[in-house]
Amino acid sequence: MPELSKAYDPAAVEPDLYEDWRAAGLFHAEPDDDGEPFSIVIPPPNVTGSLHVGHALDNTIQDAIIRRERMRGKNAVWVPGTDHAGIATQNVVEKQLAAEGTDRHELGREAFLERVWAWKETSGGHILRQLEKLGASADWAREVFTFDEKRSEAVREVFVALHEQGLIYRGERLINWCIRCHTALSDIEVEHEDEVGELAHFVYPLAEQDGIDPTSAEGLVRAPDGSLGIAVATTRAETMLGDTAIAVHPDDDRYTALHGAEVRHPFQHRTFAVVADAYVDPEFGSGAVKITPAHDPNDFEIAGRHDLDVLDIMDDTGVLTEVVGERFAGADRLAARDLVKEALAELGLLLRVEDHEHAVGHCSRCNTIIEPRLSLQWFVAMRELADTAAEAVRAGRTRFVPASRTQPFLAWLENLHDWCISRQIWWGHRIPAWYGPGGEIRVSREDIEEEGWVQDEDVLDTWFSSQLWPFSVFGWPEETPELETWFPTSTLVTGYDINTFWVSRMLMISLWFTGEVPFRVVHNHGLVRDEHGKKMSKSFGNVIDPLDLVGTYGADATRLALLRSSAPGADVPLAEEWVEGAKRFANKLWNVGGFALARLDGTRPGELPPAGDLDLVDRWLLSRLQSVHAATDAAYEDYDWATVCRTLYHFVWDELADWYVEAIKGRLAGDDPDAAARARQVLAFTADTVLRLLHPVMPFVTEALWRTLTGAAGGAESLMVAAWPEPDLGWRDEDAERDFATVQDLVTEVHRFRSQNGVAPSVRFPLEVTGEDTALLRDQAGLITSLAGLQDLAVLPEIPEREGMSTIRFRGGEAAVQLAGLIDVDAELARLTKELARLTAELDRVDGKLANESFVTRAPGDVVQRERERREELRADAAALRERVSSLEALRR
RNA sequence: GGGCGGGUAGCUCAGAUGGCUAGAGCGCCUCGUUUACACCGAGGAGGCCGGGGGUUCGAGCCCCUCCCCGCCCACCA
Repeated sequence: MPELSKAYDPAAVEPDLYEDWRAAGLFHAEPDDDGEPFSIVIPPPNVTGSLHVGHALDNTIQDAIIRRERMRGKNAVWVPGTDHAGIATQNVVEKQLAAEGTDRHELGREAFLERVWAWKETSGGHILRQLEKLGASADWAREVFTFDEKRSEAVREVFVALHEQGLIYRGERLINWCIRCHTALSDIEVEHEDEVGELAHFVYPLAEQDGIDPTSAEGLVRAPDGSLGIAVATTRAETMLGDTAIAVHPDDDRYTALHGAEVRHPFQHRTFAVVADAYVDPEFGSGAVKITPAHDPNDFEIAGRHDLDVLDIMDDTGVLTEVVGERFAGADRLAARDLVKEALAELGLLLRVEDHEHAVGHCSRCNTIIEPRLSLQWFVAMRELADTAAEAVRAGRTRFVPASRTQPFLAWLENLHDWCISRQIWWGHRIPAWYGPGGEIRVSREDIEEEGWVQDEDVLDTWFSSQLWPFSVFGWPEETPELETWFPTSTLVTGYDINTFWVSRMLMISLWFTGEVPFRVVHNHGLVRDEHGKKMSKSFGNVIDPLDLVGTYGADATRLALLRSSAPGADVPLAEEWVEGAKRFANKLWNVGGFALARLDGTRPGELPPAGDLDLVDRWLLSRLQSVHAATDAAYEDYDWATVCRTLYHFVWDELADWYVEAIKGRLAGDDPDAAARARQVLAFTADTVLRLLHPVMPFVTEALWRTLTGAAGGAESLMVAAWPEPDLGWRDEDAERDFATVQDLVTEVHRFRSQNGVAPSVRFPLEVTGEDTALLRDQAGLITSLAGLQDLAVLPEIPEREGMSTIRFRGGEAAVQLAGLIDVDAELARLTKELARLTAELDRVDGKLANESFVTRAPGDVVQRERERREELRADAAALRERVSSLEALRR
């Protein structure tokens, strides 16, 4: 018998087992392996990333799924890889360059890219190695990278094809510009935060002041300087330097007389007109809106409708250019905001500045305030793609788990704008467009190396390549056996936070190019938060490092803690103490295993004896095991990790350890070899099943125990590839469950009696018992005696009334104990009096209920019956209590 | 501004189709050296199930209403 150390020590077990699995090739799958294909592709973490709790949860779930499917005999593959993460990675290397006192422009494009690649080779992808510590059974031989050669080929194919289909176009549009990253961003790379800003009201004076009747239009205001004009408001005062119109609502009577009127720009030698456009909300502010076509998306659209001038006032670092005039040129946009207000005030045109709460867009990478800016970029037209994806989701070809994520997802698809895919950075897939000497544009699968042709400088949004992931990892556009076997993939596991960034685009592009959904199921788990539901962040100081957890408590405990908090549709709270609790469970399991292994005497899990030969407690355990097994399977199918964990946890701890193991100790040590052998068979069978069911959640401790239990040699003989058990509902036995519940209840009541009367467990005393089923009690007398720590149990048809005896009621009967010398009579009398009062109150309640005619006539029969039984029980309990009281009083005399 | 989750023990959460005495883990209190485990065992205290109204014999669960919290989406200056 191999020795198991006393307390479970994950560090002594986990690394060796992991290497053993790896060496045996158990992580690897081939397309022609046996079994129905099952595949998961990892949401590729940024190559710059290191493992945080979110990754730990996401990958633990994937690992649990893939391990279970592998055990179920599927040809299961989990493809790992990383994302080149354009801006994020470029930022990392740029920071290094800054520390060296240089920058990428000084280095030049080619040298810079070499530098990034070198960084990637030495420091990148570290996160995948960290996943191994968690026990991730990914097929490491299949590791891919969104920017490797094969994936780049897929990217180019998709770009060129979409361009040929007219779905990719180049155009001058208003885009989100990050002045720090010097690049365009897509809409979803902008994060909106509510901030208290300011709303500055000021007046554009009418160009022609003479002869204007101030009462000719209600919308006319007089500025502090006395001039007549139109009041407007803005949160970004500097943008007035690029205003080219004022818009009012067509039906707003206050302004009807002013349609077409010209106002004068106070700082520039130009005038512009008042236009009527239904976009304007007459209720807001003055009802007149200043229009800055080059720096506001709405204004840009209005400009299109009215053919307005578009005046770009800012360079790509957010500094105002000379077009705004000497006074403001060269100022940063935020500094210019104050300068403009000052200047307006000097001219007597500023009306007032008030606080104003509004949403401000920030760069999701560097948190800099985004500037809407007119720019020539590449776009993907999304409408048709989005409709195709929405249709597939509605048809159920891909389903969300939990289903509540479906509606928001579809709603998002409906309101999609075109996707700006070009980025003004260097690290990424370069746009396959070339510009000829005559200004011609060619988009091409092959590099164009003709004289005079230059390639577009920009690269693609990182998500452009990651959207291809579910098929690019398998070698698309080449028709590989992998693609044939494992695409579409089975389940995508991800937080709901990237449904828009990533899930939507995979769906769209996959349907467009392959006609298939990329995955059958999207399992959206929650986001990991601290124990009070607060987001983990460095500034709150509540970040938990999963690698620390693995180091301190082990991978199994870390996994269990994450999964048991992961209920469908809910975020995942996590505290370090909870991982400690999970570790205790691993230890419990280890110790039950240790107990079993020390006593199984070579018994291997196998056939069970016929039910008729088994003891009550055996049949009870097997019946419970089947229920637990079925419930566990159902919870796995529902991706309900909390229920999987809770079900197995309670079975192992409360039923297997606390009752079954205690119950069979006597048989194992006794002199009936057949009785001992039956207990060993049941124990071995149960342990085997539980270890299999628990393996996806806690792979290490289960594997270690299972090998010892079964004598498996490791390597290919591994729990990792053992068969997933099938429940055998033939073992369900309601009689056994009911009968054993009676035994449990009696034992528990005796424990309670001890505890309440200060009778130590070591004090043995004789007990007389009677009940509805005396045969059962007689049959289980030995077991009851040992579990309750009795001296002796006498099963009687009826308990004779004697002085000094106290009654213990339990479900199914009553027991009597001689109190003399056993307990403190006065304390017990006081307690019983209180108890009796409580019982009487409860009895009154039930009596009242049964006296209610409506209840008796309208409630279902079984409910009424139950209340009647309850009343009888309460009456009997009260009678027993009174008996005890009089016994005690007799004792005191 | 629009959607979606939530509010049950000190904390974090379970509580199918309304129906036994509302549960668990952690924390707290008492007791315990029962030969797998003190990373343990036994017992216990602690709940106007967010407020109000309604339906019903009966509501944590269904309906209405209000309050509070969290998240996502959004081009009102």
